[in-house]
Amino acid sequence: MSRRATISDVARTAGVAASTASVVFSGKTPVSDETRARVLAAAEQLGYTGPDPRAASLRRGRSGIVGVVFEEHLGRTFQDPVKILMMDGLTDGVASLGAGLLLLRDRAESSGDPTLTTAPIDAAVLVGCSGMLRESLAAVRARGIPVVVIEGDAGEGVPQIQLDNVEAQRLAAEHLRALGHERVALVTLPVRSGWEPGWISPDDEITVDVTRDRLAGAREVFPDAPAFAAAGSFIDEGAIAGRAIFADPGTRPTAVIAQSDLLAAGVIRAAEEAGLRVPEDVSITGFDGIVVDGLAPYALTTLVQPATEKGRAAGRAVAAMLDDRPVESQQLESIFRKGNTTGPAPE
Amino acid sequence: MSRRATISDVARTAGVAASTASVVFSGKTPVSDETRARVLAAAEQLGYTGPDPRAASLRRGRSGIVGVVFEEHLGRTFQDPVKILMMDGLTDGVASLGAGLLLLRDRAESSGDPTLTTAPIDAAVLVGCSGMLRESLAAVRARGIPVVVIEGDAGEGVPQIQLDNVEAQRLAAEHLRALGHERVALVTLPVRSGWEPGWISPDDEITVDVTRDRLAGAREVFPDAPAFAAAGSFIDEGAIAGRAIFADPGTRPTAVIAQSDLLAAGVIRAAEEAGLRVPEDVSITGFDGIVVDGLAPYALTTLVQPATEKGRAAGRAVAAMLDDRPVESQQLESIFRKGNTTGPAPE
DNA sequence: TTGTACGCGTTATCAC
DNA sequence: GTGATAACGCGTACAA
Repeated sequence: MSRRATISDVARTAGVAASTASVVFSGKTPVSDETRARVLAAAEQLGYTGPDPRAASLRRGRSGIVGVVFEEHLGRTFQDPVKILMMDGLTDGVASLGAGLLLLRDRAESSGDPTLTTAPIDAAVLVGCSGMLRESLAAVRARGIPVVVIEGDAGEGVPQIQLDNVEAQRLAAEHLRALGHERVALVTLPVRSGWEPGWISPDDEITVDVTRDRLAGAREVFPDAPAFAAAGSFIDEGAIAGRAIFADPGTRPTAVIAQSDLLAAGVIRAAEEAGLRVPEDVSITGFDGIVVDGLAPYALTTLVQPATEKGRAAGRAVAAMLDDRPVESQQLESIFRKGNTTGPAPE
Repeated sequence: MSRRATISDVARTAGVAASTASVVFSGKTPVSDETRARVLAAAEQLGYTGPDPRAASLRRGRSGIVGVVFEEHLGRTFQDPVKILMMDGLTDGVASLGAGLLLLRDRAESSGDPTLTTAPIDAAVLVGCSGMLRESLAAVRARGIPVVVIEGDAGEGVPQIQLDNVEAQRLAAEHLRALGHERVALVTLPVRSGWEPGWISPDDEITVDVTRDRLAGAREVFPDAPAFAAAGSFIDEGAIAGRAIFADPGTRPTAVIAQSDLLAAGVIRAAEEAGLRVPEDVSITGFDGIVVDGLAPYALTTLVQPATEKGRAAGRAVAAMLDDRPVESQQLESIFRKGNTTGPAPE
């Protein structure tokens, strides 16, 4: 055999028209059992395993592929448990649409790299709020491809999947206030990309939406709470922040609001190092509601965000856009969950 | 405008033949500067952003997409830091080939789900050793698509990317023996899928290759070492194993060989709980060489496996196969790294 | 350097 | 229920 069998080879062998053979595989039109059997037999005999997806996608104008664009190395992206869950949901979401996910990076590594403009995608999902976001958006809109943005500010009529960061974080802060806490410190996500760990000063411009919004929520309740911004959402970074916060016994807060569960885990570690008991001496809240491996027996008081649902919602939005149905931006809600890391303020 | 501009629209507007316009975009043939400018101008004017990838891939017989097949939910897969690194390398590897990665699941969720047989992929990479592996292989070979298997037993002439698990783990064991350790316990990865934490008995059949091989390596040095198999590569699971191992002061080992860094981190935690100092009272080795978030100040003695390189190697293998070059299976080597979690046997 | 002609493998449409 | 036809949009010999 020199080349792979095509549907017309199969049709010829089966003694039917190519279009009939096609229908046997697509099932779009009723076919007599006998014809079907003959076609299937011919296919079997010729080693034909079904329509060539490339040709099919040209003809139908759909490839069944949705591009997901990340702003960074996959390794970095997938270190974030929330993003992983989101991807999981997204996989589900687009699967129900009969599509798969194509991983794309927004900075074209080598030339010839598949990109938003060269990949055979039916739609795109942009994740995170990178500097490239606008360029990615432009590329994708130039192609006339539906696009959804998750956790990023897309502006102008692009459907977005967002979270109620401000309100959610405010809830956590109120929980602490209700427990009598007054001296509260904040541990935030990075202020901008490339940020080094350190206290946030009033003139630092916060360019990361999530950081800014959660910070704003906490400050609605504790306007003067000092904030230490970590370099990323990791336990070790949380520990660094925690050490800074607990360094001076004189100014020690009675509660710490961390902007992620991993950061909170690190703060707990730092508290232990400083000889502080959680929650007796210091209360700590997280954000995300993920399972932090190795944190037991602590169960974080945290805000459970619907991470998987974010992905699924994006998938649904994409599906709708491909059906020419109108799609609106969506804001998902986090749920407050009391764990054992918060308690009444000491004294 | 009703439909998107095609290359012939552009050509017509520019007053050249379609093939000339095509060449302007592909760059395969020299074009006069003036013609190029005209074509580009026409494209700009018509909002043409380049050749339709679907049509192009039909024509060239290549889609520029490599499928990666996982055996489980993405979320589960990406909980494994090693797999993440591997994906990172794979992304690089196929990028240098000008391809992107399409995420595929091997159990077709809903019908209409993109699968190995219906996705427009040029090649496939199978990850892990699932029960579906053989079926996935069959599907992909029926299509005549190049395939590479990472960390799985594919048999019969399929290029594989493997690790020197036996030898590497033997090295770690010898390191401990050289330090004078004689009572050693092993903490392994699951014996089979769905495994519950517990001691391995001689008649347990070990169906997971990695587990079996690393166990064999350790037993070459410590033939009688008891082995506790965890339910997965997690810190919490390692802690469970560690508690079991340190439970009886009378039979306490002086060293523990864990089959992953995360497990080792858990064992360390358990040791601390039991009041044991690491490495003074008990030495602990890991496997993988990843950064375990939250483990500081410990630096594991471990085997650094070239996780990223595994992916890259797979990418290269795929590239070679697409070029019709012969490809052989590959075994990558782990490197022993001494950290601060192993020391001389006590007394 | 540019244009002509053809086919890549399918599938939607419509007539039978 | 089946078949003929015509694109889908492009790339590439080959000739000019």
